[in-house]
Amino acid sequence: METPVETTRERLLNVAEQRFGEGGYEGTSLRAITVAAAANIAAVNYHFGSKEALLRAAVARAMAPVNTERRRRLDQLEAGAPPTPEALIRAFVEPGLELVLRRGERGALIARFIGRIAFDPSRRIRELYAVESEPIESRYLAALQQALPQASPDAVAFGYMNMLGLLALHQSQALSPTPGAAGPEDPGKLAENLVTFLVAAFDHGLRS
Amino acid sequence: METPVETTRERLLNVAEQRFGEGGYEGTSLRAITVAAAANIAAVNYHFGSKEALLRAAVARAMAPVNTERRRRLDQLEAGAPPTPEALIRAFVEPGLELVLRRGERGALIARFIGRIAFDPSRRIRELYAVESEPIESRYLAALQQALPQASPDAVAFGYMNMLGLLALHQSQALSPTPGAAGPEDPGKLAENLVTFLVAAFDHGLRS
DNA sequence: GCATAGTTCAAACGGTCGTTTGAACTGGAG
DNA sequence: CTCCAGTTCAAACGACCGTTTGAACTATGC
Repeated sequence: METPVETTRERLLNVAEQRFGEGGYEGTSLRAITVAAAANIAAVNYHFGSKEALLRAAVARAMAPVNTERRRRLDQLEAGAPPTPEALIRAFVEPGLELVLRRGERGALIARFIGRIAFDPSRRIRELYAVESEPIESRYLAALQQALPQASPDAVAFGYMNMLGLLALHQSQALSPTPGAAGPEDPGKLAENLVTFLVAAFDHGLRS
Repeated sequence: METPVETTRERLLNVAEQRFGEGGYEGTSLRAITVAAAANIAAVNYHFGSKEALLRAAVARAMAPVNTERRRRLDQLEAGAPPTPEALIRAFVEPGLELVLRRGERGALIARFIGRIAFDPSRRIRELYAVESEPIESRYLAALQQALPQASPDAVAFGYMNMLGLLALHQSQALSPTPGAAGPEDPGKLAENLVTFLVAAFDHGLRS
């Protein structure tokens, strides 16, 4: 088996998603990233063009498998009988938590990165996340509206935003009881708890 | 009536909570704050000691009325019959949204400031918020546990963290449909929707 | 008037930021 | 070997960062 040598570009992306996930965009310097990636500072601008372009590339790469899995699940659900709210919530939450948290240390880094960027203080950064998940969003909203015909469009959108927000907060581990002390917390259990929480809120907590 | 001249110290706090709420801690420079406050840069270190101390003072000032109102409501609830989950959720959410959003433009700035700091990328900044709300937290957890005897302590804590997170996201306006375009959105309605959403999740979505 | 404590000021401190430059190195094609 | 596109490198760019300094101003008590 061939040794999979990481290119400078890949190392930069790996370290970027780790550091940006820890300190946020403004709180992380290119020098800290390039040192950890054993790369020259100029490599960032050579391979990506700017700090923000590096972030954009890292967001796109981290979100790709999540979005692919969400699309796959939506396709599958749309092929059968009209899905329940629970099925739709699972199709949204589980790819964000399981698919990424089940991959050990590295998956947790990616999840935290995504969760942090989604609610970065800067709107421009948040929009980098938004454009990645926008194509999926309308499909979810439409499917949720069908599954919850008694809820108004505003109520469905409200529930969706809450789901998105709670998922991001759990991904970023900002809601963990004690940040590193309480142990890794079985990600499967977290996903189940979050789904149960959201299903109850969607089923009984959306105003008509 | 005497003209209420704002002191340099007050102007710094006012501008700080506005700018920190817009750009986050790392994304806001002391020079931007002092220019907007028509103060000298050295004034920050003279009145507060450092940038972080300025933030700490702004957090304490912004949280004070919210915490006071929460304490008042908790006292009131503990004086009567055992409160319902809904009463407790209202006692937590409404001071964070109404008390602050009902005060017009300025109140919205304060709410956004609190919401942003609560989930800042930097843990040290987040802890500035945590220490302010810590004394209240244990009282809420105990009362919620009493109101939801069938739920495990872990489940109650999980629900509480979700409530805190959703409130912060709505305070920071990060969940608003379109950030400034969709209009001010009646804060009273937002509070009602959020309470309904959370009550349903607490009543039907916490694992035993 | 004068001293004094409190406050503001312009200016500079050393350091770090993202970005750019131009030369040096690399490995395969001709 | 020569050439050349692709990549890496040390070094520097101007700008901005949080913080500090010491003098100047202000208002009050004597």
